[in-house]
Amino acid sequence: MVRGSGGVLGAMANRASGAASVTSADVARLAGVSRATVSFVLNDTQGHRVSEQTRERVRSAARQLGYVPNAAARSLRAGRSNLILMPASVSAAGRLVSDWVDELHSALEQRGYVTVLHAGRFADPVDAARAWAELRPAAVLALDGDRFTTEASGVLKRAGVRAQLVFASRPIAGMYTIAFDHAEIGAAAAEHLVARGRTRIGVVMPPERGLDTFARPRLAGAQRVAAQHPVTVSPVELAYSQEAASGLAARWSALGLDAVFAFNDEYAALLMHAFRGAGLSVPDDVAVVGADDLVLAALQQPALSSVRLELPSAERIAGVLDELVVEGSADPVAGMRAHVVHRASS
Amino acid sequence: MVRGSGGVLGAMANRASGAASVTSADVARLAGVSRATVSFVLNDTQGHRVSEQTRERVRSAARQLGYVPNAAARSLRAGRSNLILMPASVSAAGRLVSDWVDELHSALEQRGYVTVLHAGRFADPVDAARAWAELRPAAVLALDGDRFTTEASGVLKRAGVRAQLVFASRPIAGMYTIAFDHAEIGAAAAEHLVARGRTRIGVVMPPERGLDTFARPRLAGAQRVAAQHPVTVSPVELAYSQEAASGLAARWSALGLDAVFAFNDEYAALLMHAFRGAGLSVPDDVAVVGADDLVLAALQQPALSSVRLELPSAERIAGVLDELVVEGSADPVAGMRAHVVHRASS
DNA sequence: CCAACCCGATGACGCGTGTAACCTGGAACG
DNA sequence: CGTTCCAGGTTACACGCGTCATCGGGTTGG
Repeated sequence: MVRGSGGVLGAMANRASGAASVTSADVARLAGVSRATVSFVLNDTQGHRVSEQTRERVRSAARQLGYVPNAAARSLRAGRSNLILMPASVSAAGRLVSDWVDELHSALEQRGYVTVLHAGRFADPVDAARAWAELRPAAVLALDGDRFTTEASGVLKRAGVRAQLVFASRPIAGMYTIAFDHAEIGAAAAEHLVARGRTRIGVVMPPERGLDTFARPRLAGAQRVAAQHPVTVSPVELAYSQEAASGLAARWSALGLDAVFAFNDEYAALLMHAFRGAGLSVPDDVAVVGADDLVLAALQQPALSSVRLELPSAERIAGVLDELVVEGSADPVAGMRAHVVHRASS
Repeated sequence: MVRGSGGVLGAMANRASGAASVTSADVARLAGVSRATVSFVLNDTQGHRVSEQTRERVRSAARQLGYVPNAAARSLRAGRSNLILMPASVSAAGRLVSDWVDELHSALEQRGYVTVLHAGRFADPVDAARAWAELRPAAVLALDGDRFTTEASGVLKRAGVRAQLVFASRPIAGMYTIAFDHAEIGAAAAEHLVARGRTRIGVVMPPERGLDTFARPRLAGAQRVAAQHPVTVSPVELAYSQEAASGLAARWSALGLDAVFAFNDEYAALLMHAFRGAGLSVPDDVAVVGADDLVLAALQQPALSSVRLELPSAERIAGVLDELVVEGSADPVAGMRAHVVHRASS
């Protein structure tokens, strides 16, 4: 039962013959004034007198032609852009973060910035920085700041990028850094499991592209906690598919683990389902902890314990970014906090 | 148990005194050649002889200064940009679509384009088009094309945007349209439920910002099917929270429905959990169908039937986009298909 | 010995803006 | 009447880049 014609609605040439862009010179010509006057009127430039009658002629001409200023030319002339670049993959970070990013977009828009996501895949951070630098953004805001280097920062700075704000586990020279240590997430999960009496903890490591940036420090955080207690922490690879999950569940008992931190809630849900299929009981045979505390977590059976992240408010971050761009520096901001929401799975 | 210092790692002024951007003139000066030569070397311009020795001097100077070309100046001069703009909210569309978007990013990058996501919130499509037009992208690609108008398209065209590709349920004048009718999703779900013998179908309508664009046509598609059979279809509001879900489940029997199309898999999972809490049996008391066919769907108990979307390959779309930009027109492309993956919940 | 040619490199222009500096005609003022 | 002043404009320039037209000078050909 396949619905949808799969058909084609329309394919048409949409390039007019002389489809050149409308410029302010066109507006000036139509309004019968100079280009400078057009600029003064449309930008409401202070300190320049233009009669109301002329203003209206200009505005009407602009409307009639559908004039929109060229951001490239404007930034070129101004020497700075109002672009804020967020290098980020859309989906990798999970729903919690994407919602936060949406909020940030709105907050920055209100301050006159145009936020832009760019999800290039670069092995070398310096290559990445070069690609971003070409756009000459006013600021760069990176969520996975731990992939950054001082050299990459230098590339951006030399390209005239005025502010660099990264979320990272350690300060990076030349960048305004906000504490966002994924190790804390792993540590919170591990501490919780230790407090619940578990001693042999597995930590899920997803092999999916881009996730190791988050997974490795989470493992390290758990290991740091393990070093202070008589418990073991070991990495366990798990791809996001049912086959991988049931495979892992089948050989679970051989691993000799009594708890698992499952990277995030989605992997946790996947794994709990596989455990059930393999006849393992949660939390009796194995305790499970997720992360992100999505709605999904509370829906699991048993309900899933999860590490909840408290991100700084998007509004606050937008303010900092603005201050960095305008003044060159900004007050410190409290970073991320992580704590476990305890439910039946652990 | 709160982990994370919430502390501050570093806040520093990162603006050097004369932090102007490095230009090709700087490179020329250092290499002891003209700016034209720098351009020829760095762009490998054909038809111009430059001695290998000079080439190396230029490249070395560029490397030493950390020179990165200014994309704005380049597009200004070239009269066209290599920017492809995707107006899209990051999270709204769900994981299936975000993964697809990531693929598309890569495919376009290989063709030399820089893809950029812009998630502005505009009530008026013409305002939105104006904001996008300022960036003078080579192309605009919109997933929720049904919000578009011919007038908005005109704004973009007058700004010199060479290609406009939208996914929409109906052709839009001036745009290359690919069939992506959310009505087909609702219709597929409804047909499936009718075939399974259900007669009183509810359709979940999420009140969340931005989702009504998808929800309304899905409802309409279901209603279209209902008109051809002795069944009823009625909208049911459900916010994405446990409270809303259990509230709905509590008054479910009063609604007199024997099936529900739950907008997508996440809403379906939420609702199934609430049904269970209210003592309702799935599928005996009520059949449930989701959409997107995420991994999540198969994990539900009972396993969730789901409408699977087959999107055109990202690679193919990238090809079409390139052709539209370069040639002004492109061959038609088959649109989205939808079919139900049947599992235990229906 | 001059013309023809090619190699290697440069000067100058314009893309679309914003703005500092300048211009003009009329009114106010001494 | 000469000067000053102001409202209401305009002219000219620079931002960083790609590229067309040009040029000096060495080699080759007639």
